[in-house]
Amino acid sequence: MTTGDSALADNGRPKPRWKQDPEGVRSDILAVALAEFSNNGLSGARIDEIAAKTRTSKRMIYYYFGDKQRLYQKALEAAYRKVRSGEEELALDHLPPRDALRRLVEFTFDHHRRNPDFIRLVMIENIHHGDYLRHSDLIRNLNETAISRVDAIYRKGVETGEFRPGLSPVAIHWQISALSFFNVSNRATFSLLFGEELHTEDGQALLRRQVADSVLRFVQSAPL
Amino acid sequence: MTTGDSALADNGRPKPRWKQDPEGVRSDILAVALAEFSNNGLSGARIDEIAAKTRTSKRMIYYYFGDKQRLYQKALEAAYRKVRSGEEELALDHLPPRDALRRLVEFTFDHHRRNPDFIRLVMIENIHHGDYLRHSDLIRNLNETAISRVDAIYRKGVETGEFRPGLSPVAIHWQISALSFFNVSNRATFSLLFGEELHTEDGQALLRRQVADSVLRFVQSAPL
DNA sequence: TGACAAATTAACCAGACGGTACAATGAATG
DNA sequence: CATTCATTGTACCGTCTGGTTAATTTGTCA
Repeated sequence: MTTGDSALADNGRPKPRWKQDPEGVRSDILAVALAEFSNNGLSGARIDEIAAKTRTSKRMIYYYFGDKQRLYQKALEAAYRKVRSGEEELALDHLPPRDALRRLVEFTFDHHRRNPDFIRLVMIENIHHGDYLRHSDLIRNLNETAISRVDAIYRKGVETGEFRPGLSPVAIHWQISALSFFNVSNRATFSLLFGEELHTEDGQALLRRQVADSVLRFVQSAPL
Repeated sequence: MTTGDSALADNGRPKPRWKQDPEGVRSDILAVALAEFSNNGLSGARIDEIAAKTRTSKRMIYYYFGDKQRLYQKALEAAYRKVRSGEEELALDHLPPRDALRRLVEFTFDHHRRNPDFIRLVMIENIHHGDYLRHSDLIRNLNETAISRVDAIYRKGVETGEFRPGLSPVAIHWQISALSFFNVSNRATFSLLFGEELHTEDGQALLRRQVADSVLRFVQSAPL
C-alpha cells in the first residue's frame, strides 16, 4: 500500500533505501555482541544470532570487526570501559577513613550487582585464561585508580590509628572484589546447593552489610 | 613388526582385537570429558577431541552417555563427587572453635587451589545459570555437610563466648567460599590488571593468612 | 556532475561438528 | 557349541556456522 513504500521519493528521484551511519552500526553491533557473548560465551555465541538482533547484517560485523575473536575482544573492552565509567561518581576524600572504606565496599558490592553482564564476561574471559584481555592495550590503564583509591583511604586510616599498618592495598582491593564478584558470579550454583535465602532482597541486604563489616573488621586496629 | 602384531595368536585362533571393559571405558571417557569441558566450556569442547584423547572411540561416548549435554552433566557430577570426597579427611571436633575455624578456612582455601578443574567447571555451570546442576539428583545431598560443619564450630564458639551471636552459618560458609573460589577463578584477569604479586608463592601464603584472619576477625566477639 | 571511496546488501561456500546406521566382535548362558 | 545380548569399530550424514565473493548503493569532493 501507499506512497510511503514507493521506490520514488516526492521529488521523483530514486529514494535512498538506507542511510550511512558507521558509528551507529558499530555501537549497535557492539552492544548486541556484548549481551550475546555474556550470555553464551565466546564459542557459545552465534554470529548469525548477533547479526539477527542487530539492525544490520552479518556482513557488517565482519566489515567492522574482522572476525569473531576480535569482536569478542572489542566487546570485552567495551564492557570494561562502561563499568569503569560508572565508578567515577564516587567521592570519598572528605570522609573519615572508616566511613570512606565502608562506602567504597558498599558501592563496589552494589556496582557488581548492577552489572551482571560485565561479571559474566569477566568469568568467560577467565575461562579463556585472560588471553583476550592480555592482548588489549586500552585496558591496562584502568587498574591504577582502583588501587590508589583503596590506598588513599588506607593510608589515612593508618595515620589516624584507626587502621592497623602492614596491610597491602592490592590485597585489600582483592578482598573487596572477591566478595562482590562471587556474589554475582556464583549465584546460580550457590543458590542451588545452599538455598535461595542469601539472594532474596533481605539476604542481599544482609550480605552487603556482612561484606562491609568483614572488610572493616579486617582492617581496623581496634575492635567494634 | 613381528608376531606381536599378527592377527593370529600363538594358539592359531583369531586374536581378540579388543577386550570388554565397560567401567574402564566409562570412567576413561568421563575423566577426559571433565578435563575438556573444564578447559573449553560446554559449547567449546569438541566431542571428536574428547574421543581422540580417550582410549576408545566417539561411538562409545554416545553409547554410554547419549549426547553431549548428558556427558557434560555427568562430568559435572563426577567433579563434585571427586572434590567432596577429598573434603572428608578433615577432623575438627576436638579443636577449640577459633583453631577449628582457622583450619577449616585454610583447608578450604588450599582445597580450591588444588582443584582448578573443578573451579572452572563450576564457573562454566554458572555461565549456564546452573541449568545442569539443577537437573541433577545426586548433587543436592552434598550440601548439608558443608553447612553443618560450619554450624558446629560456630555454635561452640558462641557458647564459649569467643564468637559473637546472631550470625548465619550459611553466610559464614558463603564468605569462606567466596574468598577461596575467587582466588582461583579470577586469577587470570586479576593478575593482568593488578599484577602477579598475589599469585606468587609468597603472595598466596599472604592471601591464605589474610582470608583466615578476615573470617576469624569477622566472627570473633573480642579483638585479636 | 562524475569519479572514487566508504558503506551496505544478498547470496553463497567449505569445513566443522554433533550425531547415527549397521555390521562385527566379545562374553555369558544353556 | 549355539544362541543371545552387550559392547565396539567403521563409515557416513545433515546441518550448523564462521567466513567470503561480488555487486550495489551512498556520500564526498574536485
